[in-house]
Amino acid sequence: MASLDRSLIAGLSAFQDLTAKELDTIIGRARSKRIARNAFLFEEEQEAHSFFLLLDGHVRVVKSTPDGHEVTVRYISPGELMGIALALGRTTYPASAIAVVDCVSLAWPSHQWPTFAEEFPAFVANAYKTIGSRLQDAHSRVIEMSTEQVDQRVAHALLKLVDQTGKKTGEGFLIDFPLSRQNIAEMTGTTLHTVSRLLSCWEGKGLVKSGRQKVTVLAPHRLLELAEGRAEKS
Amino acid sequence: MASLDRSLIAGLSAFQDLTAKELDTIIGRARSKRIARNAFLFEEEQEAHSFFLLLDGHVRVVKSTPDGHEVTVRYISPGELMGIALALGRTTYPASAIAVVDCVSLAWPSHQWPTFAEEFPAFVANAYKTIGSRLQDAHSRVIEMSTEQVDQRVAHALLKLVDQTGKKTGEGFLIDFPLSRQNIAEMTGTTLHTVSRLLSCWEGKGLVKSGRQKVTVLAPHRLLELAEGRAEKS
DNA sequence: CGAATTGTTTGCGCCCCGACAAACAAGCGC
DNA sequence: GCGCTTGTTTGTCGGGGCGCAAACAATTCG
Repeated sequence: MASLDRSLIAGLSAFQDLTAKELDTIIGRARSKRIARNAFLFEEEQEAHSFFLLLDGHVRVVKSTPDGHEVTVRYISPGELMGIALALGRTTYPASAIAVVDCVSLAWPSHQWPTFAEEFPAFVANAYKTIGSRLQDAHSRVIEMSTEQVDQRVAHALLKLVDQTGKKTGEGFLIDFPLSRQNIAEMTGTTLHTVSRLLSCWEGKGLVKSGRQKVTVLAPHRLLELAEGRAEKS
Repeated sequence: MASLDRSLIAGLSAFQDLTAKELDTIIGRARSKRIARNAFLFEEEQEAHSFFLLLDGHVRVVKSTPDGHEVTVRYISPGELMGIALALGRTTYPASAIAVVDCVSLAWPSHQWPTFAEEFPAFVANAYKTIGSRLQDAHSRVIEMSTEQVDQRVAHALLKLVDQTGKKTGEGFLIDFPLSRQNIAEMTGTTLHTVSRLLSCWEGKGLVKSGRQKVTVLAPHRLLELAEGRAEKS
């Protein structure tokens, strides 16, 4: 395997405030890994052997309920940390991570976490900042689920994805990984049927354009109005 | 004001692994404060001037939506930290905290947080453990909201409160602070009307007993069956 | 002690949205 | 190319639960 270069991780928020030398050390201890589409990076309840940084691709994080429902917790984009269960004081992963496209990630053995904490306090500080912002995300989700209708939640979810990974095209903003109606349903607590109906309706109004596992948002502003309940019910 | 004694905080999980001397130092920098019922400890979006430890009473943490809905994020019991916004890298409080009964709390000025981090690494480590467990709570909430019916969510909410602050009485487990139908509705994303109907129904079946701002769970086991969807629909 | 405030109960109607079902379309492997 | 799998669309039906409204009960306060 070609040796890894610190340029891979320099500039990422997870490695803010670290010196070049520290970056070299950190990346020297990483293994790089390719993950095929639809493969698991790690699974819920498994021993948390490693923590990860996504270099390329997109990862879906899901939790399963005893009765077979799957709920998508979040999508991970390149540059984000994953599987930092141990920072939460856990020894097992709280959720599963699935590659939605072919991915590349870095992985460090979990037993290095305490060492990292001593040697690179800035790194763990950043990791905690990540956890903090995910806590806030989770609270927003709870509030959305508590107070909004399905159409608003779906609109919010699409806008979030556009923000995170939207790719400007001639027509609008393409969410540039395979995203099915079922996936959207699992993000918003509804069924694929309802999502399908909503997208069809919105396509009719020129808000979005969607195909098989593909969604393009044409009019983010109007979708935002809808998400915030400021839209006319026509 | 009488000086504070470390016995107030020794033994709390937030101060695990700290020496008696460290506890003395920490408590020496705290202000103690009484908060009257229904008063705010802090408010959403305000400058986060202090962080708190609840010594006595119960606190409700709520977030408000632009359109006037209130969502209860969690109830705080004695011994828990509150308002640790800065640990999340925030400078303002993400939510409001209201005393549901007369309360006593300790408060430290936020600007001492960095000092604490240096002097008492065990303390911040514990604080992060708290945040981690709240992240998991929040994710459970999201999953409940996504997959469960209203009756299951209300059942879960009651059971959680019983776990947290249930007081064994002759009949069952009393949630020992004022808790209205509206409060329960704000925890579970429904309306006070629906909660009222549910409690009436459950009272008829002998599962709970409830009065004005008062709920006693008589049969936790049967309520748990209901919460997990294993109950007969009679 | 009466009036005002706050919390609870209950009825009714409607609508969002989930359940079920069936047909269709697109990609994938052989 | 042909079947098989996977994803999407659309219809119908029914019910859970919310909005609205009104009456009632418990507390508080003057």
